[in-house]
Amino acid sequence: MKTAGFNESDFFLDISTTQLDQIIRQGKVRELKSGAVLFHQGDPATQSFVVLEGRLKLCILHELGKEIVVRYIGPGELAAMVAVLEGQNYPASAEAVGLTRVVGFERRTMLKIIADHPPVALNMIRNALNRLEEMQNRYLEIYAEQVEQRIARSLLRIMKQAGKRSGDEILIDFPITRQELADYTGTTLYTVSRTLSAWQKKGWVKSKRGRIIIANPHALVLFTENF
Amino acid sequence: MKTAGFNESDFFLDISTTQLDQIIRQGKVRELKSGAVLFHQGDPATQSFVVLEGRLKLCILHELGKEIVVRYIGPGELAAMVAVLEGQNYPASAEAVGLTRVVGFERRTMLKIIADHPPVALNMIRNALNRLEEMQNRYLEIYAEQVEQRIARSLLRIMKQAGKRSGDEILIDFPITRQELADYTGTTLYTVSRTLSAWQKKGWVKSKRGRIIIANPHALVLFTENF
DNA sequence: CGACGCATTGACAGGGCTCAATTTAAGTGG
DNA sequence: CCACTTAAATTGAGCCCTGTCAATGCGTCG
Repeated sequence: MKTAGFNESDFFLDISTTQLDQIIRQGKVRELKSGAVLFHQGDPATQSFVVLEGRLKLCILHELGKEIVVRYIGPGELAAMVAVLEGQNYPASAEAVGLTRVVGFERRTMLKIIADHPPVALNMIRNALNRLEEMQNRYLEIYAEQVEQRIARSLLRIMKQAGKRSGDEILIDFPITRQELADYTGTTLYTVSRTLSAWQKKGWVKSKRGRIIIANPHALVLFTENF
Repeated sequence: MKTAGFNESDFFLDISTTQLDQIIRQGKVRELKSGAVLFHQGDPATQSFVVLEGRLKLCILHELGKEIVVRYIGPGELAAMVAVLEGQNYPASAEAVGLTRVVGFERRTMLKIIADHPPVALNMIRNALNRLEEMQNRYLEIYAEQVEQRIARSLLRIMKQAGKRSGDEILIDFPITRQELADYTGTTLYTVSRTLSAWQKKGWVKSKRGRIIIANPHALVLFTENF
């Protein structure tokens, strides 16, 4: 495992490779099959997790039915920061998207890591603040913008987190259904379907079942800014 | 200034009164008139602030017009945590609601405070996570619930942050207009007005210009859960 | 008292959710 | 390899919530 490729919300930012090995050795590595649930919303938060490979989907539920996807957590990112605090519950559920490897750390291990590695606490604050800012923006968007604009933004956001270039096109490299994109955007699968169909006709996206390719990212960006 | 009355998102949690004095002396106290803007969204974040008296309103703007109220910051709470991180901008604007006194801390002062007082870093993480969770829930609500339900929730949330009992009734003890409540809820001032009128007829609330009294909190709670 | 900002109320239209019916694609097992 | 099953996606029709716009009323302050 390398530090290369991690992004600004990385748990291991400013941590050397050897320190990193030390840290990981303090936790317990687990492998999850696609769809496996790592923890449930509302359960007492005992462990934090860092994703090594694959991807976690964080969701929260509303009484009866509706759910939203809060975020996808990729390699190097931390899930369930709450576990460092005593007596809290997980505010969201985490489910593996595709085969996923994670390291789990107990609360006291996390506290020890924070104490041993000063940058880690700052990383956690930075990370929490980034997510807070992102949620605030999504909140503003869901209020101020039309659905189609928000779907475009969602696609771009997911693309940034999990996009894979191939030529001019960008493939979202994990299976994502209309329903999930709807849950992430705050709309219904019907509207997402209609919208993607329209964009497909314009040549902006291509989609097979469960796979989405963004054929013209530029057009999408323009669409979010403009009109 | 006393520690009493502060809540769980308090910056000074687990800090003794004498330590607290030491900390405050490291910052610069400022007094703001009602409506004064402490910092603007997008400006480079140089200082964090703790509210001593009064209240700050945190807003973010969408291109042209629409704005949302992210949160009200009361005594003992921290605003602009981002300032501890290098090279970030304020993600929101802060405006004083009523006469407000704050202490401002430069980045390096904040870093020193964190280093000198270990609980502070954890408090900041706790605080950021609480706000993140709150935003996530608001995001879910704006998607899943009808406006009236959300208005009820907003009132209850604001009541929790700034409510003042008098008998069975609860007064929100700072001036809040229909427009602001709408910005906080993610709706329009018209809908808020209509809704409050209806509730006034039912005896759930009383409202004078700029003041809101919740006459029957219980009914509102039932309304948010049930319906 | 005049003027300005806040609040109320009505009429109207439209975005997008809901529901129902099909079509398409992907597995599965014989 | 094909029939069968099941999940995902598409598409159409209708309607309701709530945002928009306009007109009016009311409180407060200079």
